[in-house]
Amino acid sequence: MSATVDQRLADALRAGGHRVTSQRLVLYRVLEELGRHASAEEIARVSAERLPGLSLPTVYATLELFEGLGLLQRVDAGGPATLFDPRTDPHAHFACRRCGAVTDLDAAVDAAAAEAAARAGGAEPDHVEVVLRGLCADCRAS
Amino acid sequence: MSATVDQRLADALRAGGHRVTSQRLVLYRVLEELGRHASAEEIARVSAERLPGLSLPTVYATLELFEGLGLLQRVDAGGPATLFDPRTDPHAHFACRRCGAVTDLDAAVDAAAAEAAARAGGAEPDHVEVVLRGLCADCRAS
DNA sequence: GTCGCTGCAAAGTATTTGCATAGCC
DNA sequence: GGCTATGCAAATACTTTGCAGCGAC
Repeated sequence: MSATVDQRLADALRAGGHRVTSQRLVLYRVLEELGRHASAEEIARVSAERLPGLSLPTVYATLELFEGLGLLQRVDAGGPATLFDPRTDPHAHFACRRCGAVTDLDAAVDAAAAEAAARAGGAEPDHVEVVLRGLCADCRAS
Repeated sequence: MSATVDQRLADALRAGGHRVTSQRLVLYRVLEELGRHASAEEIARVSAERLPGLSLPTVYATLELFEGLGLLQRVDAGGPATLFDPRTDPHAHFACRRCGAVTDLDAAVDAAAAEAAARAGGAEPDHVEVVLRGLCADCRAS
């Protein structure tokens, strides 16, 4: 269980020529256990409970590293803070204009035309981010 | 030409019970003339050439107002600054991971499944934002 | 004349950077 | 032991807020 999670991270790090540190192991475990998008500050807070002294700059550096290794996806849902999502399968997000809550949407979005348009322009897209905006159920009720 | 642009804004403002001010007229004209997404700071800089003294807080407040009136769309492409896009027709964006450049993609994206998923959860989406990430043509070359 | 809008100044927050130290390999 | 990663501190950048005066209606 945890051993396999650690192993997966260690393999990914070594494959990229990076070192395996306790900070990275803890951060990766926290991401896996959260199972959902979270802000850097939230991830740092939870992780610091297990590894006191863990600093925010390290969290940012590590999350950026993980993103480069394809272990997580950055989600810019419009709120003040960038979110980091351990789900790497294609899925959309819904962000509430009022309360800012961000939820997963388990639905695929066909962005083939957009990808083709990007490639036609000489670019090489590697990820599609889809964010729907509007009012969430709670905010509609109130 | 400009008269019609001004008229369109005045109508939209009055319809919402808002006042028509020179700041709002200038900002709206600048957005229309730019015809593409721009950061608040860029919009402020161009606008201040025509209306010296225009302040950044006013720019932010006005852009937020315009967004509420449906005159522009906010684009969170992942860069440090939020972008504001006068194009309100559905279109996707491409953001370069390396240089941060954001370009328009004239391609429709079918988000019907995601919208249905959001509605199934009780939410009411009113806008879909699609951002592709990867390397732009220039950054691939270098 | 009223009330909303603007400008100024300042604060708040998210994120990045520089550098010395610690620890993985 | 070399070289990377971390922690600390500070800096930077974007955006928001409070308040007093101006101006649209």
